[in-house]
Amino acid sequence: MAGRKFSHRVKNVVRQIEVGHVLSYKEVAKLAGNPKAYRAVANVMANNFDPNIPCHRVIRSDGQLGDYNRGGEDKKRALLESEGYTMKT
DNA sequence: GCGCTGACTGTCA
DNA sequence: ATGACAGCCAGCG
Repeated sequence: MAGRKFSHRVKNVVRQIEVGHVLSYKEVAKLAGNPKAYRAVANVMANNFDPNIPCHRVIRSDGQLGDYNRGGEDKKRALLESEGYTMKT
């Protein structure tokens, strides 16, 4: 499947995100090679979560955190703020 | 191989 | 500004 490399690419991109820095799903998708595949990106995180990937650094384009398979938005926000990122609310 | 679902995004009302 | 609808891609049954 073509998504095989895509999912790998997404993971690679997210893994490169530095502390205190966040990327929107669309940004990740774009860096992954498919700016329109933001859906697939979310799917990759949702179904294929990896402990090596800081999925919590991936947020929505609206500035919202979205969901998180590790404890929900609350946990996600806690992690981001702990790393130095504060959302606009 | 076809169809549905999903941690989304963008536009219309 | 908020709510709802439609569109997009990849993965799994």
